[in-house]
Order: sequence, then C-alpha cells, then structure tokens
Amino acid sequence: MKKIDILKRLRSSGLRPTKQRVEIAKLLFEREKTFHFTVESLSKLLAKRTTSKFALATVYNTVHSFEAAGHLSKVEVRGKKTYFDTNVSNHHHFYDSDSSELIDIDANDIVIQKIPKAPNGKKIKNVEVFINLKN
Amino acid sequence: MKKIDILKRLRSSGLRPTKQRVEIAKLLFEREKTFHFTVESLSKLLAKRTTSKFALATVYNTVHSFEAAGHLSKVEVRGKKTYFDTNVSNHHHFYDSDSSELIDIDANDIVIQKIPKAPNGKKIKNVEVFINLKN
DNA sequence: TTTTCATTTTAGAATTATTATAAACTAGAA
DNA sequence: TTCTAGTTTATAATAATTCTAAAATGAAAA
Repeated sequence: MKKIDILKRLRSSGLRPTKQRVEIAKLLFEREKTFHFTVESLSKLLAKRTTSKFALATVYNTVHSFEAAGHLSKVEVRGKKTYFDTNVSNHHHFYDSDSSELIDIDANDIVIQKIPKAPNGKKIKNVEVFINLKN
Repeated sequence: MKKIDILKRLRSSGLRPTKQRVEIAKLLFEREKTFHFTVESLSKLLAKRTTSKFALATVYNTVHSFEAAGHLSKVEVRGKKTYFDTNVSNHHHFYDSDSSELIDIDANDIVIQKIPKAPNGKKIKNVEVFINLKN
C-alpha cells in the first residue's frame, strides 16, 4: 500500500491524515501479512523504525480511531494487554501463551457443525474461536 | 456441598482450610449452578453475605489458589477484568458485552467439524469458543 | 495443653495498562 | 494568511492486580 493510498484510506474514513497517523498507518498497513500488536509493542516499533516521537497517548488514540474506523480489530486474549490485529475480516486465532503470540486462522479453516441458540432476546453477534497452544 | 466436604476438598488439594478460604469456598461451591464472577463482584458478595471482612488481597490470593488447585477456571473476555468460573470442565461461553455477563455452554452443544493443525512444534492445549451476543 | 513455625491474612504501597485532562499545535477551509 | 475544530502531548488520574512486610493463625510437635 503506497502513501497516497494511506492518505485516501484515512480521509475516506473521516480521519485527518496527520503526520502521526500516516506514520503509524504505514507501519501497520504496508505489509504483506496481517500483523498483531499491543500498544506497547507498536510504541517500541515506532521508536525503532521512525525518527519522530510519539506520545503514548497518541498511539492509544490512533489505534482506537483506526479500530473505530474498521481498519483494525481488537483481540482479547489471556493476559492483561489488549491486542490489535490488522486483519479485520472474520477469522479466528491460535494463541501461544508461552510466547504471548497470536496467529491468524482463516475463517474457512474452522467449521462449526453445531452451535447453541442465543439466549432469550439475544442474537449472536459473532463467534470467536481460540485454539490455545502448548509446546 | 456441606462444610465437611469443603474442608476435605481444601485439604485434599493442599490448601489449609482457613476461616477465609472456607467462607469463600462455601459461597462459591455450595450452589446448584456454575457461577461466574470477578474478584470485585466476589468481594462485594462476601461483604453482603458474611459478617467477616476480607482484605481484597485475600480474595485475590484465595481465588488464585483455588484456580491453581483446579477448583476454578479463569475466563478471559473482552474488557479489563478477569472472570472466574466454578465450572472447571471443558466448556464454552456466551458473552454478553452489554451486561458483561458470561453464560456457560456445555462442551457437547458445540461441535467443531474442521480444525487446523497446530503450527510446527506446537500442540493444541484446548479450544475455547466465545459466542458474543447482542440485543 | 503450650510451644513452635510455616502459612496465611492484612493494609497499604507499588505496578501495569489504560483513560482523562487541558494546554499547545496543526491541517485544511475560508 | 487567518481561523478553528481536530489532534497531539505531557502529565495526572483511574482501575485492576500484584507486591511487601508485619501481624495473625492453623496444626504439628513437645
């Protein structure tokens, strides 16, 4: 994804393409594979890969606005930190608690044959499968 | 589950049956249905249902030692707090983010037909399914 | 029983992740 | 250029949890 596309992408989702947002977006979206990160790891990556500096609050703000705009999805796994995922399509995860690593699983690679009805008055929003790993 | 059984249960898992542990165990395990709670909600429940007082750290300590002994399972869902579950058998959950409520799903009520292989060198520890609900 | 001592409880401090605040800055319209 | 709403920033505040070290206690031994 080129810079021009990043600008478009930000603007079309109502996000003013500020210097910080553009740099973060480049780091997140100019990749082949999907990418999982925490605010902390992204912050470190920004420090390593760019010359600008980013207040921690800006990283939080940016990640949250990208999530609200549908450019990122949030993944809550065991542990305290919140993970984000550049893969926003419907999919599942392996989670390796030894390395705290998340790995995407394509939605088609898990087929659920039987599923219970939602409780009274509720609907199913989505189904998330976590396959926890060990060595 | 009677008091004597609670004492046995604690002792047989290497937990000295102190006053606090016995009271917490009674509140958690003398129930028909499985029970989901956070340390905060359990703390409030103890304040309401007993005359003793429990330091917050004690509630954390106790819940963690019950978990280590296999009397409780930990459920991590969206949000910041950690939930615990008196159902320690293999099962799944509905999660209602509007009410922050967890509901058990029996392992037999979800059948997974197709599942990917674990990545190189890893094994599958367990599979957790979360069915997120909306209104 | 009393003594002993490793365990446990406790209050409060410390830590970690995250969110709030309010002042300074900036993208982009006029 | 000027203006202004939106954004960034440093810092404070909050929330959940863990740590610490002193006091209390269960239960084994004397």
